[in-house]
Amino acid sequence: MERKRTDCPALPPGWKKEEVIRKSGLSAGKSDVYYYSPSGKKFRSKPQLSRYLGNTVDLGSFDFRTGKMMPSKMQKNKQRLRSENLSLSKGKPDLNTALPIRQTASIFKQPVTKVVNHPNNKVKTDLQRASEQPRQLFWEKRLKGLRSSDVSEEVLRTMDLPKGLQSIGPDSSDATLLSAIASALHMSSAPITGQTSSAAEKNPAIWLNTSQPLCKAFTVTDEDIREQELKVHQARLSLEEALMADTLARAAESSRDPDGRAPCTLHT
DNA sequence: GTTCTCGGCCG
DNA sequence: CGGCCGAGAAC
Repeated sequence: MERKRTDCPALPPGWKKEEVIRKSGLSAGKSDVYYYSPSGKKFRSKPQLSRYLGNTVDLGSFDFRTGKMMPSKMQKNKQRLRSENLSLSKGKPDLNTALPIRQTASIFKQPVTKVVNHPNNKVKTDLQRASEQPRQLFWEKRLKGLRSSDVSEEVLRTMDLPKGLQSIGPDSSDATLLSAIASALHMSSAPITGQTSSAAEKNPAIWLNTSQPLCKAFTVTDEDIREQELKVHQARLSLEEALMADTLARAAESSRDPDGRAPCTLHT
């Protein structure tokens, strides 16, 4: 039979693709496509494949039937259902919500040439840099379209950025800039200054400092700080108010309904 | 038990 | 119409 497994260049080394023609029944003539991992595990759909590969390969433009990357298929970011995310939470990380990683760094074993030394080389002494992970230049682009939402899946109002912040690079929307800065603050304990080299504005593809978000260098003024302090103060007041209201509500509830159940809790 | 195969649902 | 997966058939 037509049972040959062919190499699939769009996937990491060792992955095979197989196409089986249906030979009877109402759907005779139709074909099914399967993939085999290097270890021999069979995969019969794209969701199954991406569940297994997790973040190691970006299957966004991968066409399961042909086995090729189809750049035209730049599909919109589908908003996943919360229930799906919950069921994913104890498996591989969710493709859409995990922060982007370098796509070319495959976890799969591949032959490499190790160069231990070269007469003309100076040994790098900058250990700080050596311990950093490589990053894609404009990886923040992949944050586009991600939104925070509350338990009822209402999209939360986004934050307003101060006037002084201007983005750099191929995507200059405020939403992406906000995500980029938030991620920078989240992932690094170093100060976030923006791109300090003015060359980065002219040609970010060359001069970008990848440890800083895609925005022009900015300065934080005393007024910015005062404004922020005010916001924090107000947030604390409303939190205090909410906690007080909650305490009162619970007190009223338990006096009226002594056998009331404990509220549901999430287990992870 | 596992693997193969086609039906059929659903988007 | 095609992707995806359930489930019966085959082994």
